[in-house]
Amino acid sequence: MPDLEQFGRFLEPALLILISLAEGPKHGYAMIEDIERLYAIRLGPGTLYGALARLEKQGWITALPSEDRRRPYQLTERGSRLLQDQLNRLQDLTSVGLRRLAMS
Amino acid sequence: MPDLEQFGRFLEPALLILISLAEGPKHGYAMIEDIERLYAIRLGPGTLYGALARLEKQGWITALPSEDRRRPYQLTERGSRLLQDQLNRLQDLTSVGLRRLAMS
DNA sequence: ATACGATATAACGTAAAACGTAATAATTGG
DNA sequence: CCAATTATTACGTTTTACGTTATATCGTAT
Repeated sequence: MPDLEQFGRFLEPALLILISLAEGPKHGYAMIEDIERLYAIRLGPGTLYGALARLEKQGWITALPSEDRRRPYQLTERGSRLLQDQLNRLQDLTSVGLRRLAMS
Repeated sequence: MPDLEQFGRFLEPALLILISLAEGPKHGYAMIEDIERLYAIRLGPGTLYGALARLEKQGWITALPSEDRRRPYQLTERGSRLLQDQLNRLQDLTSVGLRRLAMS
């Protein structure tokens, strides 16, 4: 892989966060690690917490009462429906893309 | 679908462009229409041509000699390898996401 | 012939988001 | 009790997305 890696940014951090939360409630740092395991990308704190604030404002996620210094979040009903919808579209899209590549 | 639509931006325009070009060489306007058919998102000219310029600069796509007023582009070898790689990763990711959603 | 809609790109400006870095603080392990 | 890890906040900068407007060409109907 010569230079295929320098372009990790083909996905919005927001989607990675929603997928991480689909597993269950998590706090920010846990998401960073989960996403790194999942997708081999480590989001910086600025990226992560900024995106979390925007997702909460939109109503896709909600903050849970924090036990200690951690701020856990979980998907809302709407966030979970949105994610389902987006993932279905993404699967269709990637299928088309791979089919097209295979032809050439 | 109450408000699931207002958030079309879960994918980078750059990926949509690469997928469009995977079908074969295309000029900008043709990509706009192809992407709209594919993903129900109509990229504005600012978004599209800006992304095209960046993709060319990176070496993922290259401009073909323009016949008339149109500027056709095609995937480079590197661009096509990058796309393949990204699409594979994306399929894995969406599978994980859908599996997680199904459990809750 | 020309008026009009569709095709096609360029050239802005603005706003949002990504991203890096640094600061802060609590917790854990040696 | 010191260092590393965990966890979040607060910034500043840069990039990108996105909308708008301008411009030009082509096809086609009147």
